[in-house]
Amino acid sequence: MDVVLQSRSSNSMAAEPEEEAELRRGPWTVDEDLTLINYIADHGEGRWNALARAAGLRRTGKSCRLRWLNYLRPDVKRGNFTADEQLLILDLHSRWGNRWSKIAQHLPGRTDNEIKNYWRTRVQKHAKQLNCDVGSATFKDAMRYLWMPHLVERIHAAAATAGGDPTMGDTSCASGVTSKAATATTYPDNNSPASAVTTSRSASSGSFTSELCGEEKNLQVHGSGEKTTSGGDWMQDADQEFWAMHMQIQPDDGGLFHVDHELSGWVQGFSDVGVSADNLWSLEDIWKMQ
DNA sequence: AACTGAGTCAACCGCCAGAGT
DNA sequence: GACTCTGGCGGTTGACTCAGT
Repeated sequence: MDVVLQSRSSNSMAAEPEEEAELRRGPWTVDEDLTLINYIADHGEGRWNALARAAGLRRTGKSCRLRWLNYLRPDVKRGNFTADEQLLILDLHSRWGNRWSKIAQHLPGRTDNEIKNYWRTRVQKHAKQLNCDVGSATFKDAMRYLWMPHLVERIHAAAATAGGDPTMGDTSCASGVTSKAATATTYPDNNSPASAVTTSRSASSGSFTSELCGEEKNLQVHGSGEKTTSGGDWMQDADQEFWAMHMQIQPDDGGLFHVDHELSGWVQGFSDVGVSADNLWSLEDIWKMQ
């Protein structure tokens, strides 16, 4: 499993050839994780190459940084994306495209890597199911008129049933979803190993704001109390049903979807607030309709 | 039970920008 | 200005899991 790098790296971060030959690649071990966590707890992060050497890790600085940011950070949130997170990703991606780090800045506890993976594996899958390109107007139409309203519905339904407990916004985080790879490292409590060292793993509030909208809207959804039921499957039952239903819908010749079911009210709502298919949809449009 | 294909995601790679010399 | 070093970013890969056969 553990691979020893054999003079492979060629980038500028490479160390001396003698040292390079000892650099490790591949999945991190528990020992390496703990070493990195402990070192950062004592000395802080940054200066990754120096950090890697000082900590005695036979890893590149880049590798240490990535491991820390994407996995070991105490505030990193794991598990399924909540409906409100999905909604925000769709919205922000429509504005910024593949600016994953920028998008991640607006989803506390989520990493750019995670969002990127979500987009590539899940969103693009839906585009494929709809026989259109993820960047096409057709798919944007589908997201705007079908998916995003669906997510908003779910958010409100969850809020209604959860009774508005704002602390419940992060059920996916606490659910201990199995991270299958967790990359050769298994932790008894299913938490980030950082919790073993840093005592205060602050549960993020599950609240985020979209300051892009004209007026800042707090998108905290009171208890998107969805339960991540089946051990790690990213798509909740409601989503499964939703996509099973809409995969049957095909755009007309003009690439437009005809919505003739319960979501048609949403579409009417869009026109009521002056949103046309020519405009880029946004969360603001969605929330205007509330 | 064995095999296979699809889905997932951690980790790596190449490129680039900014800071320092 | 040229060069080196470092960190950050987006794209890609490959190991792994799991459902279906």
